[in-house]
Amino acid sequence: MKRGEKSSDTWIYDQVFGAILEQRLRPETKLTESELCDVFGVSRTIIRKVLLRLSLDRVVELRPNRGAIIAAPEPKEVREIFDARRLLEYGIVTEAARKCRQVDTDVLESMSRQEHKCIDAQDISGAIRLSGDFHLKLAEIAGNRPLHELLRQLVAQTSLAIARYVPAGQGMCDDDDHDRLISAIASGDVELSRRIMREHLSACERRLMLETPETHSDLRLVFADVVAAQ
Amino acid sequence: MKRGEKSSDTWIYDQVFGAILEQRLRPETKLTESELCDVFGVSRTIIRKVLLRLSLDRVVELRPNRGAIIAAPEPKEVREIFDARRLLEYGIVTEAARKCRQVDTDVLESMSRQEHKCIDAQDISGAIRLSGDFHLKLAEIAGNRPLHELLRQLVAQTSLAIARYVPAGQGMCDDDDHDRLISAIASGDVELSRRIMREHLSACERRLMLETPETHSDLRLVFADVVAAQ
DNA sequence: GTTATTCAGATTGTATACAATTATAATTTA
DNA sequence: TAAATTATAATTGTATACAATCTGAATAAC
Repeated sequence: MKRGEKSSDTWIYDQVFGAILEQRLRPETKLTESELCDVFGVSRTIIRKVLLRLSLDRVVELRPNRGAIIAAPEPKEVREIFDARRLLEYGIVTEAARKCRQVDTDVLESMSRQEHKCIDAQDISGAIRLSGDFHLKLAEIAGNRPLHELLRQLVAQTSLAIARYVPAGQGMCDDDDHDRLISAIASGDVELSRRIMREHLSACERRLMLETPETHSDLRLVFADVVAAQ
Repeated sequence: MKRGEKSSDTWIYDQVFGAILEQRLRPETKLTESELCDVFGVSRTIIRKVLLRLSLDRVVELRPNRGAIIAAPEPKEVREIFDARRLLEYGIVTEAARKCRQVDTDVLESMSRQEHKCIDAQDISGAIRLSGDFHLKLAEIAGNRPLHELLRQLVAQTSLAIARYVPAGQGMCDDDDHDRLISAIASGDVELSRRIMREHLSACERRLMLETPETHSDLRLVFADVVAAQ
């Protein structure tokens, strides 16, 4: 145990999970057990527990006998992530619009302000993290643990999808969907809240270049002209 | 590694998870690490990995320094489980009704027949397991991995809820909701499929006695008359 | 010169040893 | 006798040792 009541493995888990959310750890980064041991000053027992938890969140891929890497979701998986989010957050926003109190609205507005600040300051890591926190706050207001927990995983997976399929530096959410969502929820307009959420997620998905990259390029195709010239 | 390609920890995980689904392991059963080591013939390293996975599925509770027990969901949690299932399976049945092919219908009908057989034979374990498998087959047809995975956890948690809140021997699903669901899905009637699913889950939830049991009875209250007579 | 093969180093998988904690039994004390 | 205290056993938490597997370079074969 250490760092204020939390068990060391939970603390390390939070650190790695946070680094993924902020895209400081990018898809396919190798996570060598002994390196993590050095970084966090614990034995492999602890690190392996953390890696197992992260792999069950599908933000880390555990390849038998070949170690762990940060997950790199395929286009098909990314579409499933967004389909799942549309369904989940449809339900979450419905409940949130019904249950939202003044204190909740205040927190949401404060989070949105912070997010705008990050965007203005070009702090992309911070903006992505706060955007995720915003969606998770809605899940908290809705008050359903299983849905909240799945959304937590999907938000992190979304961060990996953005890292993989959005050209570096390009903004993701420069519009003010979140603010419009807050007013719809605060006014208890369920239908409007649903519509904004649905459109917000779809807009986010459209920004991803899911068609182009093709995981590993076919070298023969890439250098077809070179080959032809010889 | 052993038992046909699967790693030993995955095999053991499946065994315990299956026993929970079939209610051979009931809520609050203590899972001592060394006992599980003896049963499955592996070291504590493997058993601890299995227990961690089960705890993340919320079918096992890991109490720090005090060992693992089979989870015993509180009434509030059970309501959240059913709320989550209604949302998830609303989306799943929608997709299933759109995508369902003849082969899928055949499998669903075969599963339903098997389930009826179990019910007739008073095989409650088998019936509960097959009922869960039926719902998971729909998730498979819908083809969304995150939703499928969460439903897998929720189905197991539902099994624990039934074990805790339904008087022993009482049937849960003696009606033929599943058969009506199959025809609605096979005919591609999305609206009807949704309605049947929603009503099916609510009927299931109503069978649970979520008000009465009060986890641990207050002995003073239970024997109030005896105390008064003295 | 290119492809196979072999071997050393590094990394992961599992078992076990030891420390820390909790639960139970025995003992003491009022 | 009942409650409190101590001691002992059992159980969990963490680190480490060793085995199995993989990676990559050097060597050998073609």
